[in-house]
Amino acid sequence: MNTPPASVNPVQQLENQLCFPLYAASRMLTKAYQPYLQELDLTYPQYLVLLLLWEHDELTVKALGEQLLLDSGTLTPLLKRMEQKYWLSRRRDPADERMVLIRLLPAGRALQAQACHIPAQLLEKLTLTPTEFEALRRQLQHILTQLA
Amino acid sequence: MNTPPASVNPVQQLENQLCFPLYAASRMLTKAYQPYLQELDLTYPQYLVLLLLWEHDELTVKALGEQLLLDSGTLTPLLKRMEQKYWLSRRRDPADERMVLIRLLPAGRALQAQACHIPAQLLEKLTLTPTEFEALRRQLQHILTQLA
DNA sequence: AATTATTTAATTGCGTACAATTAAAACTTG
DNA sequence: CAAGTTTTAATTGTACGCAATTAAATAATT
Repeated sequence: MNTPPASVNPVQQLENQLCFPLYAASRMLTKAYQPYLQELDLTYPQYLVLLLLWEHDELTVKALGEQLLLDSGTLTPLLKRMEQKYWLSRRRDPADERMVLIRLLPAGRALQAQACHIPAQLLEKLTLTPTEFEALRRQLQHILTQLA
Repeated sequence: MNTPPASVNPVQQLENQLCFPLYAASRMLTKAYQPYLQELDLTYPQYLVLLLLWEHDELTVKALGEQLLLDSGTLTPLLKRMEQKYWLSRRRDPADERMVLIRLLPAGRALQAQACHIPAQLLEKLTLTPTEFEALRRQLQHILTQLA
Protein backbone atom coordinates (compact mmCIF):
# COMPACT_ATOMS: atom_id res chain seq x y z
CA MET A 1 0.00 0.00 0.00
CA ASN A 2 2.82 2.36 0.83
CA THR A 3 4.85 1.02 -2.05
CA PRO A 4 3.29 0.60 -5.46
CA PRO A 5 4.40 -2.72 -6.97
CA ALA A 6 6.06 -1.10 -9.96
CA SER A 7 8.53 0.65 -7.69
CA VAL A 8 9.96 -2.47 -6.10
CA ASN A 9 12.99 -2.96 -8.25
CA PRO A 10 14.86 -6.04 -6.98
CA VAL A 11 18.29 -4.71 -7.84
CA GLN A 12 17.45 -1.64 -5.76
CA GLN A 13 16.76 -3.68 -2.66
CA LEU A 14 19.34 -3.40 0.05
CA GLU A 15 19.68 -7.10 0.58
CA ASN A 16 20.38 -7.84 -3.06
CA GLN A 17 23.30 -5.49 -3.28
CA LEU A 18 26.90 -6.27 -2.66
CA CYS A 19 27.70 -2.74 -1.60
CA PHE A 20 25.75 -2.71 1.63
CA PRO A 21 27.00 -5.99 3.12
CA LEU A 22 30.53 -4.89 2.29
CA TYR A 23 30.02 -1.47 3.84
CA ALA A 24 28.32 -2.86 6.92
CA ALA A 25 30.68 -5.79 7.42
CA SER A 26 33.65 -3.48 7.22
CA ARG A 27 32.23 -1.18 9.87
CA MET A 28 31.21 -4.05 12.13
CA LEU A 29 34.64 -5.65 11.85
CA THR A 30 36.28 -2.34 12.71
CA LYS A 31 33.97 -2.07 15.68
CA ALA A 32 34.93 -5.58 16.74
CA TYR A 33 38.55 -4.47 16.92
CA GLN A 34 37.61 -1.58 19.16
CA PRO A 35 37.81 -3.22 22.60
CA TYR A 36 41.27 -4.58 21.84
CA LEU A 37 42.58 -1.40 20.25
CA GLN A 38 41.11 0.79 22.96
CA GLU A 39 43.36 -0.89 25.51
CA LEU A 40 46.29 0.32 23.43
CA ASP A 41 44.79 3.79 22.89
CA LEU A 42 44.73 3.04 19.15
CA THR A 43 42.17 3.65 16.44
CA TYR A 44 41.73 1.16 13.64
CA PRO A 45 43.48 3.14 10.87
CA GLN A 46 46.27 3.95 13.31
CA TYR A 47 46.62 0.22 13.89
CA LEU A 48 46.94 -0.32 10.14
CA VAL A 49 49.74 2.24 10.00
CA LEU A 50 51.52 0.40 12.79
CA LEU A 51 51.12 -2.96 11.03
CA LEU A 52 53.15 -1.49 8.18
CA LEU A 53 55.70 0.21 10.40
CA TRP A 54 56.25 -2.96 12.40
CA GLU A 55 57.30 -4.53 9.12
CA HIS A 56 59.32 -1.68 7.68
CA ASP A 57 60.41 0.64 10.50
CA GLU A 58 60.52 3.64 8.18
CA LEU A 59 58.20 4.59 5.31
CA THR A 60 57.26 7.74 3.46
CA VAL A 61 53.76 9.14 3.72
CA LYS A 62 53.40 8.30 0.06
CA ALA A 63 54.33 4.64 0.62
CA LEU A 64 51.88 4.40 3.53
CA GLY A 65 49.21 5.94 1.37
CA GLU A 66 49.83 3.51 -1.47
CA GLN A 67 49.62 0.50 0.81
CA LEU A 68 46.57 1.68 2.74
CA LEU A 69 44.89 3.43 -0.20
CA LEU A 70 44.66 6.63 1.84
CA ASP A 71 45.75 10.12 0.83
CA SER A 72 47.61 12.81 2.73
CA GLY A 73 44.35 14.47 3.67
CA THR A 74 43.65 11.49 5.87
CA LEU A 75 47.18 10.48 6.77
CA THR A 76 48.73 13.81 7.72
CA PRO A 77 46.47 14.56 10.69
CA LEU A 78 46.39 10.88 11.69
CA LEU A 79 50.19 10.68 11.70
CA LYS A 80 50.43 13.93 13.65
CA ARG A 81 48.26 12.41 16.37
CA MET A 82 50.48 9.33 16.43
CA GLU A 83 53.53 11.56 16.61
CA GLN A 84 52.09 13.32 19.66
CA LYS A 85 51.97 9.97 21.41
CA TYR A 86 55.59 9.27 20.55
CA TRP A 87 54.74 6.17 18.54
CA LEU A 88 56.45 7.54 15.44
CA SER A 89 58.44 10.49 14.18
CA ARG A 90 57.82 12.66 11.13
CA ARG A 91 60.67 14.39 9.32
CA ARG A 92 61.42 15.56 5.82
CA ASP A 93 63.77 13.38 3.81
CA PRO A 94 67.01 15.36 3.59
CA ALA A 95 67.63 13.87 0.15
CA ASP A 96 64.23 14.98 -1.13
CA GLU A 97 62.48 17.60 0.92
CA ARG A 98 59.14 16.85 -0.70
CA MET A 99 58.88 13.55 1.12
CA VAL A 100 58.12 12.99 4.78
CA LEU A 101 59.70 9.99 6.47
CA ILE A 102 57.64 8.23 9.08
CA ARG A 103 59.79 6.25 11.50
CA LEU A 104 58.68 3.86 14.19
CA LEU A 105 59.74 4.95 17.71
CA PRO A 106 60.34 2.64 20.71
CA ALA A 107 56.87 3.27 22.13
CA GLY A 108 55.39 2.29 18.78
CA ARG A 109 57.52 -0.83 18.65
CA ALA A 110 56.41 -1.70 22.17
CA LEU A 111 52.80 -1.84 21.00
CA GLN A 112 53.62 -4.71 18.68
CA ALA A 113 53.95 -7.26 21.47
CA GLN A 114 50.77 -6.05 23.10
CA ALA A 115 48.88 -6.30 19.82
CA CYS A 116 50.17 -9.63 18.63
CA HIS A 117 47.16 -11.64 19.82
CA ILE A 118 44.56 -9.36 18.26
CA PRO A 119 44.31 -11.03 14.83
CA ALA A 120 43.70 -14.47 16.31
CA GLN A 121 41.07 -13.13 18.70
CA LEU A 122 39.22 -11.42 15.88
CA LEU A 123 39.46 -14.45 13.65
CA GLU A 124 37.81 -16.44 16.38
CA LYS A 125 34.82 -14.13 16.40
CA LEU A 126 34.29 -14.64 12.68
CA THR A 127 33.96 -18.44 12.87
CA LEU A 128 35.28 -18.96 9.37
CA THR A 129 37.03 -22.12 8.28
CA PRO A 130 40.52 -21.55 6.85
CA THR A 131 39.08 -22.38 3.42
CA GLU A 132 36.32 -19.79 3.78
CA PHE A 133 38.80 -17.27 5.11
CA GLU A 134 41.03 -17.71 2.09
CA ALA A 135 38.13 -17.61 -0.36
CA LEU A 136 36.82 -14.39 1.14
CA ARG A 137 40.23 -12.78 1.17
CA ARG A 138 40.73 -13.73 -2.46
CA GLN A 139 37.34 -12.31 -3.50
CA LEU A 140 37.98 -9.06 -1.68
CA GLN A 141 41.39 -8.86 -3.26
CA HIS A 142 39.75 -9.30 -6.65
CA ILE A 143 37.40 -6.40 -5.95
CA LEU A 144 40.29 -4.27 -4.80
CA THR A 145 42.20 -5.05 -7.98
CA GLN A 146 39.21 -4.12 -10.09
CA LEU A 147 38.51 -0.86 -8.30
CA ALA A 148 41.84 0.48 -7.05
CA MET B 1 68.12 -4.64 8.15
CA ASN B 2 65.40 -2.25 9.20
CA THR B 3 63.30 -5.10 10.47
CA PRO B 4 64.82 -7.73 12.73
CA PRO B 5 63.53 -11.18 11.69
CA ALA B 6 61.93 -11.88 15.05
CA SER B 7 59.52 -9.00 14.55
CA VAL B 8 57.98 -10.23 11.31
CA ASN B 9 54.89 -11.93 12.64
CA PRO B 10 52.95 -13.31 9.67
CA VAL B 11 49.55 -12.77 11.25
CA GLN B 12 50.54 -9.13 11.74
CA GLN B 13 51.19 -8.60 8.05
CA LEU B 14 48.65 -6.48 6.27
CA GLU B 15 48.16 -8.86 3.38
CA ASN B 16 47.38 -11.81 5.62
CA GLN B 17 44.55 -10.10 7.41
CA LEU B 18 40.92 -10.11 6.47
CA CYS B 19 40.30 -6.76 8.06
CA PHE B 20 42.30 -4.65 5.66
CA PRO B 21 40.93 -6.03 2.37
CA LEU B 22 37.46 -5.63 3.78
CA TYR B 23 38.11 -2.07 4.90
CA ALA B 24 39.81 -1.11 1.65
CA ALA B 25 37.35 -2.87 -0.65
CA SER B 26 34.46 -1.16 1.11
CA ARG B 27 36.03 2.26 0.64
CA MET B 28 36.96 1.61 -2.97
CA LEU B 29 33.47 0.38 -3.77
CA THR B 30 31.97 3.47 -2.18
CA LYS B 31 34.34 5.56 -4.24
CA ALA B 32 33.26 3.71 -7.37
CA TYR B 33 29.68 4.81 -6.67
CA GLN B 34 30.78 8.41 -6.43
CA PRO B 35 30.56 9.50 -10.09
CA TYR B 36 27.02 8.11 -10.37
CA LEU B 37 25.83 9.47 -7.03
CA GLN B 38 27.43 12.83 -7.58
CA GLU B 39 25.14 13.41 -10.57
CA LEU B 40 22.22 13.01 -8.19
CA ASP B 41 23.85 15.16 -5.48
CA LEU B 42 23.82 12.11 -3.20
CA THR B 43 26.37 10.65 -0.82
CA TYR B 44 26.67 6.92 -0.43
CA PRO B 45 24.96 6.59 2.98
CA GLN B 46 22.24 8.92 1.78
CA TYR B 47 21.74 6.57 -1.17
CA LEU B 48 21.37 3.68 1.27
CA VAL B 49 18.66 5.59 3.14
CA LEU B 50 16.85 6.15 -0.14
CA LEU B 51 17.10 2.46 -1.08
CA LEU B 52 15.09 1.74 2.06
CA LEU B 53 12.63 4.58 1.59
CA TRP B 54 12.00 3.57 -2.01
CA GLU B 55 10.85 0.26 -0.60
CA HIS B 56 8.91 1.49 2.40
CA ASP B 57 7.95 5.12 1.90
CA GLU B 58 7.91 5.80 5.61
CA LEU B 59 10.22 4.51 8.32
CA THR B 60 11.27 5.57 11.80
CA VAL B 61 14.81 6.67 12.49
CA LYS B 62 15.11 3.58 14.63
CA ALA B 63 14.06 1.27 11.79
CA LEU B 64 16.51 2.94 9.43
CA GLY B 65 19.23 2.55 12.03
CA GLU B 66 18.48 -1.13 12.51
CA GLN B 67 18.61 -1.85 8.80
CA LEU B 68 21.71 0.22 8.10
CA LEU B 69 23.43 -0.50 11.41
CA LEU B 70 23.80 3.21 12.05
CA ASP B 71 22.84 5.18 15.17
CA SER B 72 21.11 8.51 15.57
CA GLY B 73 24.44 10.24 15.95
CA THR B 74 25.05 9.48 12.30
CA LEU B 75 21.50 9.47 11.01
CA THR B 76 20.09 12.62 12.57
CA PRO B 77 22.41 15.09 10.81
CA LEU B 78 22.36 13.01 7.62
CA LEU B 79 18.57 13.01 7.53
CA LYS B 80 18.47 16.73 8.26
CA ARG B 81 20.62 17.35 5.20
CA MET B 82 18.29 15.19 3.11
CA GLU B 83 15.32 17.07 4.52
CA GLN B 84 16.86 20.37 3.42
CA LYS B 85 16.89 19.03 -0.14
CA TYR B 86 13.20 18.08 0.10
CA TRP B 87 13.91 14.40 -0.50
CA LEU B 88 12.22 13.43 2.75
CA SER B 89 10.32 14.84 5.69
CA ARG B 90 10.99 14.38 9.41
CA ARG B 91 8.21 14.56 11.95
CA ARG B 92 7.43 13.12 15.35
CA ASP B 93 5.00 10.24 15.43
CA PRO B 94 1.82 11.69 16.97
CA ALA B 95 1.09 8.29 18.52
CA ASP B 96 4.52 8.12 20.18
CA GLU B 97 6.39 11.35 20.39
CA ARG B 98 9.67 9.60 21.03
CA MET B 99 9.85 8.38 17.46
CA VAL B 100 10.62 10.39 14.35
CA LEU B 101 8.96 9.35 11.12
CA ILE B 102 10.98 9.71 7.95
CA ARG B 103 8.78 9.94 4.87
CA LEU B 104 9.84 9.93 1.24
CA LEU B 105 8.88 13.11 -0.62
CA PRO B 106 8.22 13.42 -4.38
CA ALA B 107 11.73 14.72 -5.07
CA GLY B 108 13.13 11.68 -3.26
CA ARG B 109 10.89 9.35 -5.23
CA ALA B 110 12.02 11.04 -8.43
CA LEU B 111 15.59 10.02 -7.71
CA GLN B 112 14.64 6.37 -7.91
CA ALA B 113 14.26 6.35 -11.67
CA GLN B 114 17.49 8.24 -12.12
CA ALA B 115 19.34 5.77 -9.88
CA CYS B 116 17.90 2.55 -11.22
CA HIS B 117 20.84 1.75 -13.49
CA ILE B 118 23.50 2.31 -10.85
CA PRO B 119 23.63 -1.24 -9.43
CA ALA B 120 24.13 -2.82 -12.85
CA GLN B 121 26.84 -0.34 -13.76
CA LEU B 122 28.71 -1.03 -10.55
CA LEU B 123 28.33 -4.76 -10.93
CA GLU B 124 29.95 -4.48 -14.32
CA LYS B 125 33.02 -2.86 -12.82
CA LEU B 126 33.46 -5.74 -10.42
CA THR B 127 33.66 -8.45 -13.09
CA LEU B 128 32.25 -11.12 -10.81
CA THR B 129 30.37 -14.12 -12.10
CA PRO B 130 26.89 -14.53 -10.60
CA THR B 131 28.23 -17.49 -8.63
CA GLU B 132 31.09 -15.43 -7.21
CA PHE B 133 28.73 -12.57 -6.48
CA GLU B 134 26.43 -14.83 -4.50
CA ALA B 135 29.30 -16.51 -2.67
CA LEU B 136 30.75 -13.17 -1.64
CA ARG B 137 27.41 -11.83 -0.52
CA ARG B 138 26.83 -14.95 1.56
CA GLN B 139 30.25 -14.72 3.21
CA LEU B 140 29.76 -11.06 4.05
CA GLN B 141 26.35 -11.83 5.42
CA HIS B 142 27.93 -14.48 7.62
CA ILE B 143 30.41 -11.96 9.00
CA LEU B 144 27.60 -9.49 9.62
CA THR B 145 25.63 -12.12 11.48
CA GLN B 146 28.62 -12.97 13.63
CA LEU B 147 29.48 -9.39 14.46
CA ALA B 148 26.23 -7.44 14.50
C1' DA C 1 70.28 28.45 -16.79
C1' DA C 2 65.38 29.65 -17.02
C1' DT C 3 60.84 27.90 -17.70
C1' DT C 4 57.59 24.54 -17.30
C1' DA C 5 55.78 20.30 -15.55
C1' DT C 6 55.52 16.86 -12.02
C1' DT C 7 55.67 15.08 -7.48
C1' DT C 8 54.74 15.21 -2.63
C1' DA C 9 52.45 16.85 1.63
C1' DA C 10 49.70 19.97 3.83
C1' DT C 11 45.47 22.45 4.15
C1' DT C 12 40.51 23.36 3.79
C1' DG C 13 35.89 22.09 3.95
C1' DC C 14 32.25 18.79 4.18
C1' DG C 15 30.10 14.50 5.47
C1' DT C 16 30.10 10.56 7.80
C1' DA C 17 30.92 7.10 12.05
C1' DC C 18 30.60 6.40 16.67
C1' DA C 19 31.11 6.71 21.85
C1' DA C 20 29.09 9.13 25.49
C1' DT C 21 25.81 12.12 27.36
C1' DT C 22 21.34 14.46 27.58
C1' DA C 23 16.39 14.99 27.38
C1' DA C 24 11.86 13.85 26.58
C1' DA C 25 8.25 10.49 26.22
C1' DA C 26 6.34 6.17 27.34
C1' DC C 27 6.25 2.17 30.05
C1' DT C 28 6.49 -0.56 34.45
C1' DT C 29 5.73 -1.44 38.98
C1' DG C 30 4.87 -1.07 43.61
C1' DC D 1 -0.82 7.39 40.51
C1' DA D 2 4.03 8.33 41.71
C1' DA D 3 8.77 6.73 41.17
C1' DG D 4 11.83 4.52 38.68
C1' DT D 5 13.06 2.30 34.28
C1' DT D 6 13.28 1.94 29.39
C1' DT D 7 13.06 3.66 24.81
C1' DT D 8 14.03 6.94 21.27
C1' DA D 9 16.42 10.95 19.19
C1' DA D 10 19.30 14.64 19.60
C1' DT D 11 23.61 16.57 20.98
C1' DT D 12 28.59 16.80 21.79
C1' DG D 13 33.17 15.77 20.75
C1' DT D 14 36.74 13.17 18.33
C1' DA D 15 38.59 10.89 14.33
C1' DC D 16 38.48 9.52 9.98
C1' DG D 17 37.86 9.80 4.54
C1' DC D 18 38.12 12.29 0.59
C1' DA D 19 37.70 15.99 -3.06
C1' DA D 20 39.84 20.15 -4.15
C1' DT D 21 43.27 23.49 -3.58
C1' DT D 22 47.78 25.22 -2.22
C1' DA D 23 52.74 25.30 -1.71
C1' DA D 24 57.23 23.73 -1.93
C1' DA D 25 60.72 20.88 -3.98
C1' DT D 26 62.38 18.39 -7.73
C1' DA D 27 62.61 16.89 -12.52
C1' DA D 28 62.26 17.73 -17.37
C1' DT D 29 62.69 20.60 -21.27
C1' DT D 30 64.08 23.89 -24.03
